[in-house]
Amino acid sequence: MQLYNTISKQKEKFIPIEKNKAKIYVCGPTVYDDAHLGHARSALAFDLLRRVLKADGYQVTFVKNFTDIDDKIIAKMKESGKTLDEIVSHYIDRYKKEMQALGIEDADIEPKATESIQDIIDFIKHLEEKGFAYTINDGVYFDTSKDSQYFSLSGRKVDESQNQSRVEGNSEKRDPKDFAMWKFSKEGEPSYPSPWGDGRPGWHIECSAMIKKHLASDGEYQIDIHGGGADLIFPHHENEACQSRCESDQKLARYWMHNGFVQIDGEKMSKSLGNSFFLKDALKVYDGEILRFYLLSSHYRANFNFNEEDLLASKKRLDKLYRLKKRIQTDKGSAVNKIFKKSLMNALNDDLNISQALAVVDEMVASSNETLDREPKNKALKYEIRSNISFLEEVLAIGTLNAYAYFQIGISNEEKEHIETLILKRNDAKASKDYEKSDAIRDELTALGIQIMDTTEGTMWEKIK
RNA sequence: GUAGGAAUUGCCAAGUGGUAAGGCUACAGAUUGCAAAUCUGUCAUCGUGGGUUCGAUUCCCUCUUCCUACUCCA
Repeated sequence: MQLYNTISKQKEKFIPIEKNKAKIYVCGPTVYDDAHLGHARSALAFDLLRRVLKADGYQVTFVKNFTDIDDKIIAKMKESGKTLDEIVSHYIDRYKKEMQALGIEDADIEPKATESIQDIIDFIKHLEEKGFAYTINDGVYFDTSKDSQYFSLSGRKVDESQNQSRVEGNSEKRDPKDFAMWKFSKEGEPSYPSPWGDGRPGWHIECSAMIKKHLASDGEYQIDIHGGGADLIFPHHENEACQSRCESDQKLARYWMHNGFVQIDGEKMSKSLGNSFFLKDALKVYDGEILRFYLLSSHYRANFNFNEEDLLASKKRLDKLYRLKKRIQTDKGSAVNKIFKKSLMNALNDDLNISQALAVVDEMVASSNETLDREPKNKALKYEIRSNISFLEEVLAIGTLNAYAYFQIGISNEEKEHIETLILKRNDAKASKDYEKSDAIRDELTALGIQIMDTTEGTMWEKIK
């Protein structure tokens, strides 16, 4: 497995801390609002990584946190009058359900910041003892000047007078780069007792503390892979790496992976631009697997420009896989075709080269159809195809639906009956060579948004779109 | 402003120092009563201008355009 490492800015061979094991930590969402397409893309990228590593035989421990205490959540409390717990549990629940709809498995461990307060406090205490922390009027800060390797992740220049567009920070900070590890609470805000005063943890410290608590190995590196969105490189991951290195004398992660952004019409999604695209809205219109396939179809590091036209083109590609699945009419498998499997895994093991992997899938579909055209009764072939598709279900989580149901998404049972009645009538008309009538029925079906196809296995129908 | 990243056919999107995967669309053919589905075939010289090289889309420099970070953010 080759992975692109943000630190070295190149692909590197994946060498785990412990043989055949992979420890992965991914920054999850701050749960103050519904998940948008960007959250989906990030979750999808690392879900793919996890699946590929598993297929490679690694025993994967996958951790994804929920940031459940934060300024934005507090703002939401004030705005909505709801309690912290109400807000947080609502959005966590939604997040997990929506991600499951995309075929994303829950993480093995899903730590929350509020469940790790003592670990966070201990972590800060230790840093304070080692001389990396100082306390001012509004919180406990990390002194970045004490860390000679600060900026080693993001590659920023240390001497850069990076105060160009600085929002006025706390003037008591020793250096603008310094960041809060513990923030003292104001009147009416949720707070936790600490040696420094009541307050809440800073954003960066929670990840460091939770990694230490749930994943860390001894030795040079605590974990194998740390992932998240590209916007987290600085300052979030820089600060995490810095804290962990100073607290433990270990490096946090050997490989840092960052996914690209989802853009809408070429622009970053953001609330201020008013172009946020919530996953829940997308899921109302499109099936989760169709969205998964689309969002997964370009490389995880590239930016992704979301639009409906491309989504429909992408769906057509997935349709072909499902037509093949429908065509073989069996759930019995034999063994995955070796060349297919090898080509697919070679592509995915090259820093998750999904484009190449999907080209391999396309080729499998086309050649399977071609052979089936010639040998429609070849059972062994059908079993192999079924196994190939099962492998895709496992590694890419595509092709998982019932092939008939896939083409009937959004059709009610009543409509289904009606459609099938019409098809029977048409077949009768066809049998008596009354083509005028059969074509009229076909037009009627088309008007209903149904496309029919006469195959050797009988007349099939699909919902158009 | 500073720092990263990107520019590939009508659209999406891989990739490589030796003349560019795959998908969608389009066109032609096979198949079909006609369609649809399926199969077969056709369709690019890689943003601009230089340089290095026997040879560059691929390496270096200029320019242009776009994205991101520096401010909460996947």
